[in-house]
Amino acid sequence: MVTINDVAEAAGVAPSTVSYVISGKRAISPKTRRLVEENIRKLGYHPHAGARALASSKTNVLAVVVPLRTDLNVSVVMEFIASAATAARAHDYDLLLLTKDEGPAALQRVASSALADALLVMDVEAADPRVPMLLALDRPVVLIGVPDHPDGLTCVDLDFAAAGSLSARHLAELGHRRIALVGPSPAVYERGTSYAPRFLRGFTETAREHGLAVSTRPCAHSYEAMRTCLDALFGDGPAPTGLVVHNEAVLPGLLSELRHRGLRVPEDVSVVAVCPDTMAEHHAVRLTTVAIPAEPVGTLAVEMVVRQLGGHTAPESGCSRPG
Amino acid sequence: MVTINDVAEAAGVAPSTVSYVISGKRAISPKTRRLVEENIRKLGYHPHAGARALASSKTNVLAVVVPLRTDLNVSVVMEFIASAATAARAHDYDLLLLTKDEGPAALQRVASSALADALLVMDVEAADPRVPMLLALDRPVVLIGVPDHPDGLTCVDLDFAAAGSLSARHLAELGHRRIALVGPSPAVYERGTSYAPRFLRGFTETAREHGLAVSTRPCAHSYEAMRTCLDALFGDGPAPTGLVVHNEAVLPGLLSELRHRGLRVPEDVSVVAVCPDTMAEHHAVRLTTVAIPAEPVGTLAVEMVVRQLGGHTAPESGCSRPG
DNA sequence: TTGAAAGCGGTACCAT
DNA sequence: ATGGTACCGCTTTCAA
Repeated sequence: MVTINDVAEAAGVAPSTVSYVISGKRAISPKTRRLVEENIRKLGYHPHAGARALASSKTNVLAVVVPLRTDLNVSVVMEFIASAATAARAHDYDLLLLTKDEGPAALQRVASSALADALLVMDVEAADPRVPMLLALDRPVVLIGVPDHPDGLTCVDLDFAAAGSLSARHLAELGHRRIALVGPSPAVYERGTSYAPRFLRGFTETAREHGLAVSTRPCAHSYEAMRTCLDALFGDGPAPTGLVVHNEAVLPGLLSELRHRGLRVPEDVSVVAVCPDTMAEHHAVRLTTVAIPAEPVGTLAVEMVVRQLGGHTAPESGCSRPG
Repeated sequence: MVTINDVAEAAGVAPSTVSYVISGKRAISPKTRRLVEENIRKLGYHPHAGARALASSKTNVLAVVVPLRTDLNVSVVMEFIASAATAARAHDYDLLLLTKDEGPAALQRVASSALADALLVMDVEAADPRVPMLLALDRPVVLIGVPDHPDGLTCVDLDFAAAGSLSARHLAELGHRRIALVGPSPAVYERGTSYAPRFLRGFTETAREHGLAVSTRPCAHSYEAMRTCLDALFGDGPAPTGLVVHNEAVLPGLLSELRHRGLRVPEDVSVVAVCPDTMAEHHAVRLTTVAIPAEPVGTLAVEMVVRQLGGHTAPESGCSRPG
């Protein structure tokens, strides 16, 4: 293993000088700098992460807690991870991956054993048991999602209320008078993940403001559940002419089923799908999409936590929602 | 921060004794053990990962390199990560996440700076530039996917040849005489990712053995591309009656398009989809699925690399393919 | 069965 | 502008 001493010796300087060349924490003569940098390259020197962490109390690692449930939007999670990873590297951080089902104890473990400098926590629930833990941790944290009591923790979230509102307004502007929402799985609502009700609220309120008739239903992830859901929405009374699908999984089936029932899209019913644009491209019919831009959220979350690590002690008050 | 010295002092023993209680590397009297363990709990002691890594040259971290391209099967990647993360924790390892687009240099960096003890590399290509790098690294490695020249590196992979073969045989046994394959995006083939051609080979060979007429086409991820693909497969000569879709992204659109063309599934054409079972459930028509069980692969990969770390020096020869 | 102490490879303070 | 060195928290060898 190449150590800082090897580099120092080869360059004919003190180890501390090598350290300072790397960190830039004190002035170095151009000559010495060149000499050291040359030897770093030549020897292929990489500082030992553990030694560094021990001496500096900094790991340059961010822990990311991600949900691995499949009833959740897989592509959004991936998009988030991808952008977070990229943003992290841009700030010279690496990502340590934790799964949500390790529970609050994992956060404790990672923080206390100095495996990471800060934590990003996805899929935060209304009364998330991890929130009190995170508050006790005394490390920078960014929550992705908004719990009932953030208590000063920084949150980033997609503005699902706005997305719901946008979906409703779009249909209102197309002239629809009766609209319906196919929501996420009931399990999502029960878990108290805040995004579902927030979307619902935005949707309902805006629809009401436009004087639209609204019906809404959660929908589990099966063809059967989706059919039952459509039965309910189209069953009694005048049928809706606009449909918002906030449930990626059932979208393909739903489109088939609509066709099966003789409902053409968009002639008989307009469909707004809450999903990535790329997904809509794979369908035959014309859909409007309301994208969930997970990518900027991943980037933003990393940037916020890096800012906190940079000594920005006062946590950003409240919770921002880009998008 | 609670250190091993704090625990030692509280328990009235030497720091080394605490260390040995934790590692179990030497005999400890029951009395002392109890005493130490009590104080560890009471003080909430967690060994400092960096210090540990420095002293022992072991990080208890596995680096995982994942592809974040969206033209790749997102759910397979997630499934892999999830199972790898779980398996890793079961062996007391954490996962460091690297993205494929950081290239070979990232592997170098992580290994040389002792950020991880071993590497898991997904989405390995035929002439993968990371392979020579990995060989030079002198750390345990498990490749997910098989390059042209593994040169002794351990590989795990899904048996795509078998999956291709299975797809063809299934259609043969249903009595079909003319079958077709809608393959992954041309980009996948160009990249030389081995799974695509392996599937193709298994498919083609088995079809030939059964005396079936075969046509195959890659298919990019757009509705247009998919239609062009169907045009080609169904255009000239007698139409196939069995269709294998090795391309998750276009599946929903393809099913719509078939219906649009007046082809009923499975009456007019049988469809075998290579995708997770859960995905098939979301469609209206009866599909046969050939699942890609990423989960056992993630687990297996971790287990293999952990075994190597356990001193199993001789790399498992060749490449295993579960499933 | 346990203790003492020498490193592991950096960082950052104190000198010069 | 640079060098010397104590110390970060843990592991492990050597002694007792």
